[in-house]
Amino acid sequence: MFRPVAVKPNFCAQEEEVLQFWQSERIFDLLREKNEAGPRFSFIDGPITANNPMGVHHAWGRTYKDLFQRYKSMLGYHLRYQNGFDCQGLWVEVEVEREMGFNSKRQIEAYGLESFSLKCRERVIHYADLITEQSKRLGQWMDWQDSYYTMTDNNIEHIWHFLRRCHDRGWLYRGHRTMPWCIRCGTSLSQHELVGTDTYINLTHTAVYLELPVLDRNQERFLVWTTTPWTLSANVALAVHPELEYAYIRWQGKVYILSRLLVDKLLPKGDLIKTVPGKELVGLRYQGPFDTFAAQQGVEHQVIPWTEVGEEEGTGIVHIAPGCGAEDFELSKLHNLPVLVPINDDGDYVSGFGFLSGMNVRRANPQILQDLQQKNLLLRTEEYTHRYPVCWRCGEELVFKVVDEWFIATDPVRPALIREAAKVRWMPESAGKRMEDWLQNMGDWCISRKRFWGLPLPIYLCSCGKVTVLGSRHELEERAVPTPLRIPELHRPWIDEVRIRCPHCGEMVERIPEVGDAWLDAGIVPYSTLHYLDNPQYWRTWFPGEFITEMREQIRLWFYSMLFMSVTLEDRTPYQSALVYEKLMDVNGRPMHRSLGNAIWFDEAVGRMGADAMRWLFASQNTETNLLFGYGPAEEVTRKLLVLWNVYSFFVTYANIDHFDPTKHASSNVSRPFLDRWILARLNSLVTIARDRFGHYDAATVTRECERFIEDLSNWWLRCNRRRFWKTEEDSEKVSAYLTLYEVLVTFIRLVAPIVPFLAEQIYQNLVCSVESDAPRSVHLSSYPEPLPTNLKDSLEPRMTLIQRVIRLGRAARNKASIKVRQPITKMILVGFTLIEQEAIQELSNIIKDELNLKELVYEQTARGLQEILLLPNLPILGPRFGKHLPAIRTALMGLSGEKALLLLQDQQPLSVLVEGEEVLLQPEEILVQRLDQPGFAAEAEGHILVVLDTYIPPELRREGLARDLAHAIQNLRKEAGFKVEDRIRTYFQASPELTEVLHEYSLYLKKETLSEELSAMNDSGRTTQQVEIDGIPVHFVLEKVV
RNA sequence: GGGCCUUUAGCUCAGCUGGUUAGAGCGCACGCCUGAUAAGUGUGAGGUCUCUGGUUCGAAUCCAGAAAGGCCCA
Repeated sequence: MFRPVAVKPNFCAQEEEVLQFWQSERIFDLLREKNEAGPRFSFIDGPITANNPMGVHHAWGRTYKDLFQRYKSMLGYHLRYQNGFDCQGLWVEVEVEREMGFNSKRQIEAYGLESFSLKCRERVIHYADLITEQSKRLGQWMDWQDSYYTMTDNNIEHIWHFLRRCHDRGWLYRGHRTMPWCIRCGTSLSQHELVGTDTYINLTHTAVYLELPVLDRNQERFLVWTTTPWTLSANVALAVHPELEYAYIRWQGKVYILSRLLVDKLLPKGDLIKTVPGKELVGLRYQGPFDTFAAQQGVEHQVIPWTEVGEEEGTGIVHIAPGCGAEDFELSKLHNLPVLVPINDDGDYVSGFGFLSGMNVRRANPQILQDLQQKNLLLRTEEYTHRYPVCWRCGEELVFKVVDEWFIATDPVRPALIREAAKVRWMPESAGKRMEDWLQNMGDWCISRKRFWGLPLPIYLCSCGKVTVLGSRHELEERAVPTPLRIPELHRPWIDEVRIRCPHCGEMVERIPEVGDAWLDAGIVPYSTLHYLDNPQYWRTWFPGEFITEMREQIRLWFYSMLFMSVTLEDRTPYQSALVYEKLMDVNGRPMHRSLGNAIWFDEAVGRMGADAMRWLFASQNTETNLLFGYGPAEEVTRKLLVLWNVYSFFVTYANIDHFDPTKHASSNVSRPFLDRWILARLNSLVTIARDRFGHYDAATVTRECERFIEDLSNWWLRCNRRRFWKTEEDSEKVSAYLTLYEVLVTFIRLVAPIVPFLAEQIYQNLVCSVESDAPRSVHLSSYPEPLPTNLKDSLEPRMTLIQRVIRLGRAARNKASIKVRQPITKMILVGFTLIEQEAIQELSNIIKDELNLKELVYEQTARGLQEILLLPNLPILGPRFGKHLPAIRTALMGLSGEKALLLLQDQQPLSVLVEGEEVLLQPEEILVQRLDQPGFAAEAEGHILVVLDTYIPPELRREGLARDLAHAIQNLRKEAGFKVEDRIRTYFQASPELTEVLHEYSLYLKKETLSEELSAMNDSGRTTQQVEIDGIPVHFVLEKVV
């Protein structure tokens, strides 16, 4: 006996039960033991940031990871199952700051680095544990005891090894870069922090027009515009567009130079002297706004070309301060300009800036304007509103600031990176192109961050100028002064206390305070987690990874950093296949965002839709397009899974009634009817497809094919075969039905087990484990279905497709003639079928007759007499050709035999017609063919196939149809009356003569169908009756339950 | 400015190496079934396959160009 199956399953509750089962039976452990000796499959897990609860977008990638690992494990592969957590970096710090109510680096320092680091670690551990639990709920099987954490000394040491290698090759250097900076928080922001929704707001600033005298040219002045007067103190150049026209304008005794197009707006009353292209201004020198400042000494202010200069605002001449702007800084590298950084971390002017020194930049504007006024450099000011970035923590306006950072030069490795990236199998291929584009264009890798909780860079910069990079903890211990080294972990602040002696000059040197870019942490994973340094043999066994998968942005992040580090260390790619998927959006295609209120949390989602439905949704998604995630789409998935469930539930219900035991029948001894052989052939094709597509990491195709199969199984095979399960005698037909359905279900759930591990397990336990004591304890311990050798001559699938097509056309014809399926029909005529097709159908014509409720199926070669073919002139073409003779053409066409003409036209032959005594040739495109059903027939065509329904219903068939209608009506009344399916009743009626006749004629049938012990005319006319209409004719019934 | 991708029915998307009258799900309209039943299911309407050229006997599909949108880099 199988366990009875809930008609309305609670998938979520069932999944929890399965989780319990897996845990208590140690199924995952058993799986690992089983495959221990199998071939290896090396999957490398991209670390998930252990900083917040898991989002549904994480669940997408984790579904792939689990799905393909489960598939491989069912093929017998031995896997590592190591999950990873990304533990360090700015985002952890930001969250901890938020948690603590801090909003600046200074508050962290006041709080104490040690406590702060411990808080960060605490947060990471907390969320790693939470994500672990959530992942388990998703059904992800990993060795959760052995997850890797990027904050471990092991990981750090491997990165140190890498950095040392870079340093030895001379790739490591100190350089500058501009950072968005918040002077209130005293901290830089990463580019990623500028992406959010509220980082740019409309702000009004005082914009100034200032005039800077051209050196050695009396009276000539550049007209310059800026919205950030505080940066003028660091001005070193002016930029013009080399191709734009600039005007010399005389006004009030001076000559102003500005963009030609802006003259009317800025100096409408001036006189135009001449215009020159911008390139003629390049190289001119001018007097800077604050030349007297000590910091400005030696700066030669000059005009440089820049094609980004616009004419929409300002003056067409742009003030350049490389220490205060990202673009300015880039230009300084191009034109070798000095970089002046006027303010410190808190926004106070540093020394060397005259009256500004010591003043905070927020209060400097009035003094700056006053000073410019006094020097006669200020033309005018205006209030200017624009989009300006602000700090997302505190709302303070951001400034751009040049800071010192550490870099790895990429040019030396670039060719090898491109070469190795080309060896990777990228899915989709465009991911590989993206990677190549990135590798061609990327700049040097900035690896330092001015933060606290992160990889400590093992860089020691001596005052003598020499740089020492330590390559291991061992080296640190050897060099540490004083020894021995006593620190709990390789993190700040502990590691900062360690000093070494400079190997060149002997001075004591401190570690630089910077920590590392978090992509170093993740990029080293193919080395650190595979024990490259401490167990080289193990590393060689599992390196390189065969498969990785992450979302697309990881191409230039994780995929890149792994490639970079691996090429540096071993000159080869660390992964062979990379599956890239797109972004997860809400159902309307908008990004999910906490502030938009459209975010869906994993816990909520999994609780409402269940893990299987979620996994199916992810697995069916085309990886190349964004996924629109929501409960609506999940509901659709659930309905599909429910169809499978219903088939399963149907099987269990009847198998239990009939005490069917699949182990009692040898599969090979059963003779199977066509439909059974067909569904098994379908299943076999599906197995072949699934193996092929899963093998190519293409889950979407497998999922789609599975949906088609469920459809065929439920809506075709089962619907056509239900009677075989109901009937009481146990013959070979019935045994074959049970056995076939059983085999199909058991194979199918093994096939979909990687996608829906819970549902598959649930069904497997009931269908397999309850009858086979020596079967594997879990569906996930069974092997993946294998295709059987197929008999191609059988061509079961094309034959069935043809039959399905005929039935579809027949239904359409019925619909067109408004004859419901309940009404039997004399015959349907199949026109134009080849002999092969006729043969293919012949054996199965009963299926067609049953489905369409036909008495007879006949074949005809032509549609003569069944369909009228009308030939009409194609007016837009024939109109110009024949003009007023057109009516004659029309008449001539009407006179032709449609059948014959059609054959000619189908062969693209011209048609000869006699018009007013002359023969005229009409080309096929000049004629329109219209098909009309003959009265008494309803036809539907598709391709060369035509089915024609004979719509004449003889009286005896009409009575049969009415009988079915009556049965239907009585069944409905039974239901309305609340009778049980097995209740016996007495039925009394009062009907028209025609219906009364039918009621008598089909009395036996009706009694049987409706479980009526009595069916007779009412003699007591006073009773309350229920009226129904049969084909528009009223009839009254009284139903009584037999007690 | 460079690169990648997308554009097919009201919505979400399939359409492999070019080949009958371009498909599915959802939604909509009208039905069917009532022994899987607060489920299931049929038919239909709806598309100049973004546009313009080209290659070809034949193009949603290949090539070139354009437009719109998205992402990455600068």
